[in-house]
Order: sequence, then structure tokens, then C-alpha cells
Amino acid sequence: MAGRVVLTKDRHEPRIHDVAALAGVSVATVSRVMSNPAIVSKAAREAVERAIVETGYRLNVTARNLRQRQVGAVLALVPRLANPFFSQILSGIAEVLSERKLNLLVLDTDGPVLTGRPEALGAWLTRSHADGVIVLDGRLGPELFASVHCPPVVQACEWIAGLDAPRILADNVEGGRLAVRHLAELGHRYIAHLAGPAGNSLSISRRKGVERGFEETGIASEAAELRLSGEFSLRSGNAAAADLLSNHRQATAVFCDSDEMAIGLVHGLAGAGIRVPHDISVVGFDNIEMSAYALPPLTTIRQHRHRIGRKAAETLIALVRQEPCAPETILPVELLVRDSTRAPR
Amino acid sequence: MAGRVVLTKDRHEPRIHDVAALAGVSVATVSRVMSNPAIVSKAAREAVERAIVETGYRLNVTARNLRQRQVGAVLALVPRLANPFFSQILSGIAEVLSERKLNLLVLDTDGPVLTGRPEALGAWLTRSHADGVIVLDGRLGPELFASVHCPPVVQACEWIAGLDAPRILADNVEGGRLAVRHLAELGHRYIAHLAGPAGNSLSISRRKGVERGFEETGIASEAAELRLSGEFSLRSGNAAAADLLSNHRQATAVFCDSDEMAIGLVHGLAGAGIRVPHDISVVGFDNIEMSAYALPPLTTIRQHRHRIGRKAAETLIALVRQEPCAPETILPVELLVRDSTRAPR
DNA sequence: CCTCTAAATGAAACCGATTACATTCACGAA
DNA sequence: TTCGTGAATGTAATCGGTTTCATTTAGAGG
Repeated sequence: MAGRVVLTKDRHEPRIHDVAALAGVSVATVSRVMSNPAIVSKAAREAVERAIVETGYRLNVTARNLRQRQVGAVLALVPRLANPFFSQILSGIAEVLSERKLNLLVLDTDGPVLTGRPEALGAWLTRSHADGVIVLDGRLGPELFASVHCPPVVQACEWIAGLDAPRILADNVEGGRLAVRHLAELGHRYIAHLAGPAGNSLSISRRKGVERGFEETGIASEAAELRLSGEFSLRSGNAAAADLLSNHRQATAVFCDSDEMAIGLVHGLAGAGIRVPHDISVVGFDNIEMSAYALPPLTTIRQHRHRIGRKAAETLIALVRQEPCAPETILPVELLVRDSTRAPR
Repeated sequence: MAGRVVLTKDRHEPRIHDVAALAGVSVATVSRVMSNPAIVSKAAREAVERAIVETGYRLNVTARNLRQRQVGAVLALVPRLANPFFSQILSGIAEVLSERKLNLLVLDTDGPVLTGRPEALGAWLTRSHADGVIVLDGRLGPELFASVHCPPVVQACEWIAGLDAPRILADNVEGGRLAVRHLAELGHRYIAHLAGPAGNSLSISRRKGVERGFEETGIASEAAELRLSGEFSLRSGNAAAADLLSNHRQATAVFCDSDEMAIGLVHGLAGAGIRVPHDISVVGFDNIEMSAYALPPLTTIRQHRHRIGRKAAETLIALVRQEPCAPETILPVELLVRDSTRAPR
């Protein structure tokens, strides 16, 4: 009997056709039961549902995607996947996407395959690879996304000059301003700014806030030139300590463009016998989880990375659906005062 | 005028058929030029290559995947995407995958869509969703992966009891042993162990190493019951400080199952006026980047997370290709001595 | 010149779904 | 009875490639 052997290994996975045959309907009806049950009669629907269970049928997503000319996935371009800063944004993105049954694809733009030849990235920026792209790397060139093959793009956190795609940003200007005002109110007049790499979009905005803070508090002349730069990392923060001590001895406080740099800086200062906040005050940026547990716990500017990720994903989905969406969304930041700042001696 | 605009949006993207027509060959030849150029004549190949450039043709990956009955993607199941620990493993995975032109799909098993109903995960564990799965979450049940629809699975870091899939692990036993021996050699006899959640596979292995260390150094009787537990997080490490101080005052050293717990613990102890390593020594596990910059810099067990990720991806690829692969791979760990340990007072 | 073989190529089936369009049917109105 | 209408369903085209298999072609050997 043909029907008896059901569980042989070599029999192919059940397809929609098999379900249809067992339920005694056409494949179109089976498809409708899965996508829009309301339009099929109760009898047929139940027969199909039984047949699905009985055959152990699973939809082939690739086939559906081909027909519907979609991919069912969104690509996230992250500068350094190993960096905790980004993982929390990704987590926000992942949250929204999985609600929409979309997959999250991750590409490390600093991975060995891509480094050195950014044009290789172009191969991934295709409508057949992803329905949309979320860029977290501000270093990429705008021309990469200019191709007609490139799906809709949203920028989050950092932004790319010349790229006309919606941006989801923290209020970096306000963050810089808050940090400086906090320090100025404590009585600091010589405030150094440890920024990111030259040209980084985050640092540019924050610098603007810093200078606004200087003006508002009337300390522009003293503080204006106390500038350092790093690359957001612990290591570069640590290295900045030496720079600070040799070139900017008058500084009594440092505002850092990332918590990691701040923690690295504190470490470096400690190595030179300088204690925070006793000798120098330090303010970070980001409020990474670690900052609350650092010694001393770090005063910092909190940005809601998870929320940025969520908003970026939501904006991208709107963009893909051709719904209207704001060209720029700025999410609020707040100052968290902990123990790394106090009045200068 | 309708005809005037040549580059209208509605003209479909070029397909393989268009390339073939322009090059004056069949679609089969075009396909061969892309997948196996060696078997087509030089003349045809060059004509096709020209046509590809001229039309701006891009392969539709979905169509190819459908025909080849593959997905071109690997799914990583991570417990908490926002946790820096996992991002570095992911980065290793991503590296290998992109070398092989495979996509990395990420699913946060702690995301709001999945929490509370792990069976929802089953929908993703299908051959049509991914060619393979890398599980980083030891809390999932083995039955999830037992379905005939589930693609090949590899476990990394943590492992699931009862799941018969290759495992890529750090040498956790040796890590526990190294930590204890180091402390014992410094003269500690009352060594507490701050483990992960009860039943966690990592903690079980490390405990085994800890006890081996106790025996080897002859301190089993003193140290055996100095046990604490947390959940690998900063917060739980911080909370463990109170527990330690109220229940295990005699401890002069603590071995923690993660650097994050260790840093949280140091923070909690500092709040109670206990200084590390002056009053208590602390050893961590993982060697997260931050541990070198903590105050004090943390003595810890280094595990090569990036390498674990790479190895996991490589193993999965072998598995998918039905090549032979080891059921268990153990990667070495090493002790890094920094400043959070010293002889007891 | 004929035969044989290997290389190059093309026609058409195939992957597994969705969906446009046609068809059937039941029912109420004319 | 006849017709129109809308709901339910089925047939077949379609998405865009890959790959099997058959055919053509070129070159070597007899």
C-alpha cells in the first residue's frame, strides 16, 4: 500500500501540494488558509489545518520570498560587533524586527573580509540580500548606498555626511552641553574634552554642545583649547591620560565622548597617581552598564541605546512600506551624576 | 510624456534573461559564467561579463537559494544580545561566515517576543530559515532541536544537557582549577566561589575544577562550602558582596564565574569599606576587555571568545556539508595575573 | 572523408510557494 | 425561469535563478 509508509527519510519534506492533496483542495486554498484564513470556508479551512498537522508541513520561506519579491530580513552594519555599545542597539533593533517576523542580519564592517576594501560591502547592499539597511557606522562613504540596487537605508547613532537617509540620533549637542554645565556648576573652569576621532559625527555634535556650555557659563576663554582625541575605546582613553598630564596640566575636569574612554582615562590617571574625582573630575557619555560599577562610579550622559535601536528599526520598516517618516529623530539624553565629579580643589 | 524618461523606476531590475539576450547566449551560459566560469568558452564568457556590466545586473540571491534548496544563512541564538560577552563570540562567528559568503542571522532568546514561550522559537528552527544554528543559550530545552525540520546545530560556550550536537567549549574545568591554584599558592585557604545560576553548564564545569584545585592544594575542608551564586551580571556580583560579608566572613578570596560578577563584587565590597586586594582577593573569568582597566585591574581566566566563535562557525559549516566533525572541542584557557589578588593578610 | 570524443551550448524542467484570473455555485430579485 | 451577484475555489502563470539532459560543434585519429 502506498499510503502506509509515512516516515521514510528519503521522502521529501511535505510541500504545499501534499497538504492540498491530503485535504482534498487546491494549493491556492492551502496558501489562503495560511495567509488570509477569513476568505476560505470553515470546512475547507479545517480540513487544511488538519492536513498541515498530519503532514508536518512547514512553509518554505525562500519560495514565498521569491514570489513576493522580498527577503524578510534587515541588515545591520556595525563598526565593531564586539563593542558592547552596539550590542544594545542591536538588541533594540532585534526586538522590533522579531515582532514583525523579520530577520536580523548582521555584518561587521570591521571584519577581516571587509576591512581595507569597503567596496566589497557593495555586494551586500542589494535588494535581494535585505529589505532594508540600518547603518551604525559613520565612516562609510555615502556613495556605497547610492546604487539603484541598494534597499532603503536608515542611519542610527552616527551619521554619514552626504547620505540622504533618515537619521535616528541621540541629542549629542545637549549631552555635551549638560556635561559642561554640570562641571561648570561645580566650579570647574579648565575643562578638557576627550573627543572621538577627528571628523566623527558624534564628536562634532558634542563639541558644539561643549562650546555652547562654555559660552553659557562664561568659561570659553579658559577651556577652549583643552582638546584631546581618542577612538572611543578603553585603550585610547588610557592613552589620553598621558597626553592630558603632559600637555594640559591646568585641566581640573575632563568630559569624555564615551564611557569606555572615561574608564580608560581614570585607569591611566590612577597609574600616574592622580585620583578621580579628588584630583580631576571625569564625565563620560553613553551610560554603559559598567559605568555604574566602575570605581568611582561614573558621572555620565545617558543615551537610550535600546530605544535608538527600536526607533531605527521602526523607521526603516516605515520607509520600506513607503510610509512617511521623519528625516531626523533626536532622542533625549540625561545627565546622571555619580561619584566621578566634584568641585575642584 | 510616458516614453521620455528612460530610467523610470517601474522598469524591472535586469534579470539573467536580459543579460543573456544582450550577450547573445542562453541563460544557462550566463549562469555558468557566474558559478563556474572555467567551463564556458572565453568568447562567451567575455560577452557575458560585458553584458553584466552594461545592464547593471545583480544576481537574485533568493531565486538561487530556492533552486539550491539552501538559505545562505546561519542563525545564532544568543541569550542576551546586549551582553558584551556574546558580542565577541558573534564577531568570531561573523568572521568565518562572511569568508564563506554566508549571512549571520541573530535571534535574541531573551527578547520580548520569545520570553515566556520558548516554543515560539520552533518557528525559526526550520531548514527554510537557516542552513544551520549556533546555540549560545544553555537554558533552552533539547526538544526544541529534535524536530525533523531543524537544521544542523552546534553548541558554543554553554551546552544543553541531552542535546546531541557538537560542542565548542572553553576548558572550564581547567579555568576553575587554575584560579584556585593561583589563590592557594598565594596562601589563601578560605576561597569562596561565586558561581552562575544553579544548573548552569559553565558553573558546573568550573566548580569541578575548583574542587580539583582544592584537593590538589589540600584546602578542601576549609573552602568546600563557601559558595555563592549569581547570574553572571554586574548587578548580581554587586549583590553577592552583601551575601559574602554576612555569611562567609572567613573568606579571604573569591573566584567569580564571570568578570562582570567580579567587577560587581569589587564594587559592592568597596561600598562596605572592604578593599580589593588588600582585604579580599578576587579572580574573574572571561577576560573581558574591561577587566584590564578596572580598578584594581582584575586577575582573571582568559578564554578566547573570538576563537570559540570562529571554531563554532567552522564546525557548523562542516556539519552542514556532512563532513566529519568532532563531537566536542575544548579550547584552552589561561590565567592572567593582575592586581586584584595578593597574599592574605 | 569518416568516425569518435570531449567541449560548449541551449531548451526546458525544476525549486515551492503566491496570486491573477477564470470558473463554479448558491441564492435572491425580476 | 432567468439573470445577476458575491463567495469559494481551482488553474496556471509567475517570481528568477540552476541544472539536467540533449544537441551541436570542433578537433583528433584512422
